[in-house]
Amino acid sequence: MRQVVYFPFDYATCTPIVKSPDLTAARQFPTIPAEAKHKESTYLMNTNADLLAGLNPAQQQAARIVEGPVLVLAGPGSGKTRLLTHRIAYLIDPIGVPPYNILGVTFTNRAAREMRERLEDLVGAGRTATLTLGTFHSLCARFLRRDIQHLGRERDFAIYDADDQEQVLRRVLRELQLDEKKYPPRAIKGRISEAKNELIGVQEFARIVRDYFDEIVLRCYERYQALLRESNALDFDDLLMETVRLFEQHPEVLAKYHERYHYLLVDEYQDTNRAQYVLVRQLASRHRNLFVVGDEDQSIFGWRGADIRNILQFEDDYPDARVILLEQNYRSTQAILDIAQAVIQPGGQRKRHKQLWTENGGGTQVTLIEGYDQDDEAQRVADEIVRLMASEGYQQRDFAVMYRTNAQSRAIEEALLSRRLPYYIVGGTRFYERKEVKDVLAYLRLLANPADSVSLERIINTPKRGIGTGTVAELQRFAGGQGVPLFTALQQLQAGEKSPFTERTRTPLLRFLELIESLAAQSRELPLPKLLEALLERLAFREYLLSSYGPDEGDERLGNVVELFNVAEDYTGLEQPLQLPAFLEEVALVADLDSLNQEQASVTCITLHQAKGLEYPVVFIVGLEDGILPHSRSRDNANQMDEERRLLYVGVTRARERLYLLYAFRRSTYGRTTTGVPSPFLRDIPPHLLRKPGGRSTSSVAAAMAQPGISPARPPQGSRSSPISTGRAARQAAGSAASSLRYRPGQRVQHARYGEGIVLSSTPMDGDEEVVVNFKGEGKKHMIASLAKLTVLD
DNA sequence: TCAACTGCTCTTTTT
DNA sequence: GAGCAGTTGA
Repeated sequence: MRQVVYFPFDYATCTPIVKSPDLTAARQFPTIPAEAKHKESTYLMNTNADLLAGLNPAQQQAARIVEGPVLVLAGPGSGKTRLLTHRIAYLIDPIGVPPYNILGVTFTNRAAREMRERLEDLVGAGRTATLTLGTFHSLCARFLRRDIQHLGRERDFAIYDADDQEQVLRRVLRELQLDEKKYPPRAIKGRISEAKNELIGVQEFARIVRDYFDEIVLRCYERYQALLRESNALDFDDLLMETVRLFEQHPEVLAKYHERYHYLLVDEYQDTNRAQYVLVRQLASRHRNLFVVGDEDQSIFGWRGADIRNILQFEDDYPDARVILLEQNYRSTQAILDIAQAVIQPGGQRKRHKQLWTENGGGTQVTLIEGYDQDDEAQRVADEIVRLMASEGYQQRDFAVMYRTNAQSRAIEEALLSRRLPYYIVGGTRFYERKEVKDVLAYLRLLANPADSVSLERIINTPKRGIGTGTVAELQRFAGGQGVPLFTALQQLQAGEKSPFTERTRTPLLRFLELIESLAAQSRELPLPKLLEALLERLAFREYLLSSYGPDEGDERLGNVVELFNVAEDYTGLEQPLQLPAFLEEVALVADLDSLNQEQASVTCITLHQAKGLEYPVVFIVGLEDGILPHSRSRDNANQMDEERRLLYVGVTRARERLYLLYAFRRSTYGRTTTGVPSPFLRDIPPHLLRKPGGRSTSSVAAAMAQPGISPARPPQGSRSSPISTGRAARQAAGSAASSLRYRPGQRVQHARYGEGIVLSSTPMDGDEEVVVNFKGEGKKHMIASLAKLTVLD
């Protein structure tokens, strides 16, 4: 009987799709009883004890404030999300805010999802109203879908991600005859993005040009915007900037949202940038029921425009704001909080020094470990996980390994694999960024929006159909000359207009056009999964992948594409014409597939940035070296150094019970090996707060490997082959010990994907080994020993 | 046009 | 060490 509103929206009517049999009940929800509102204008006395029962007095006080601006400054682990969730429940329930009147903004889609789930549990049957919950970007996309025509644009715009943006900029550079080497598209993109985050459009940018590079950027920016418009596309930053513009230029549109949303809640307010700040101001301007929660000590997104002043100056912007401090920490032990304080204390830019405290007791001392190199460091982590599981009863899901850069995950992965610990990597090479996935999506995007020239260019010769780079360049000139999208140019070609193409190049172009047109016709009729199926069939995509990448990799890539079906299935509940656009929007804005791939019983590997807002019983932070954390690019900028410090603080405060800090004596970053210097942040921690494992206190394996402490570590002795798996041992041996083969014909082996098989042959190859295995039901596979994760069964 | 080859750069962090 | 743009030869 519960009623909960999920994404996606129905774009035509802009109403949420309620996955519940009974929408009427939600719609007829009572409005705020007038007398209740006037009796007590800010606090409502008749609280529902159940709804606020889980909160402490300070949280309860915050949750109950019904009107006016509220700033909650909350330390880590103080129950921010909990507070937000209970407050929403409270607004919905005892006060009886009617449907559609609450707008909650979170920082990630994951946070929104989690909050929705918690709300489901919290609010009982028949009492649930609807609310809108999402990230700034997803909300803006929704607003724009509805009203962007006021800005003279089409509704079915595409959303361009970083990759697409760079493609557009490449084309711009080519057109302007600028050297890509001298003006890297990334850098230009960064500058444009920076400007957009501060709501600086092309016109305004012209006025703030500060150097020669900006001059170039200005020229690119102008052309870039024109191309986006021609392609009927918006980039991420446009979503925010255009929404602000829409509200500014069309107060009647904004008024509509004022009507709809009486209560605005923003999580992680310290991470808002200028555009988001203005957006919040616009949306809250009428009712002023703005409730923001944040922690300046956890501001870690300055590099993408987050402006810490938004939170520091909240009271200036809203002089009547109530400010509530949440300092009690419910998450961590005192031992962990001591470390957190030590790390954050020396940082600058802090207005209020929150004093974290907990009733959780002392807890286990935080451990500092030096590994010999990144592999040893990772192995220590894996060993410790195994030890804690055996001796302390932890489960795999209790552990998280956190690092500064995604690249560091690799060593961790290998170590976990060698211990047969299931893990999952958050982010990393994102699913939607894989080439084969992007290719398929490009087709779908083109079907939804034929003006999308970036997508067209991406797939015009994928799979190969005889349209080379020369022809594509010619097509671009042809289209560019008339200022039309590539697709339109193709149509003109078909209509027989005179063009620079020879018969030989013209034929494949027209065949491509016919392909797209016939698929487009199907896209208007078929439900999404069927469309996907037809598309793959028509392209012979399976055969294409298998022939381009071989049976192993081809199969894996095909698996990724098949994964898309799972996502597509979710949209079959929508009316047919909405399925494709809704799907594409989710793909663009919900960058992760966590919910799909996350295995419950797995160790989590995650960047420090992504870890914000999460918590784990046991946390390992690896790579605490100067140049990694803090990152070398931040070294000469005090603000950035502060941000790195806060990043570590965020990581430390994710831990509930146990925390491990690790660094490596040497580390190789793409080829070159360098000696690691422990992070300067470690020096800020009083030594007595840290335990350095000696002798028996760590796992026997780790203890045998290297001496603890700061003394120069010794390289691991010999190969550390575990009886469980040969994967890692194989790789180690490949580097050091020579030649003797690790697999013999007749051996039974296990592979993650193919299952069980018999080794047919094994031959040495470049210090590695090529193994041929016959898998049951899968047949013969050739694999490279160090890459194929093979486990010997007997 | 395309496959094979070579030499170069690249890594923060995310919606 | 990898992925990619640019070059070469078929």
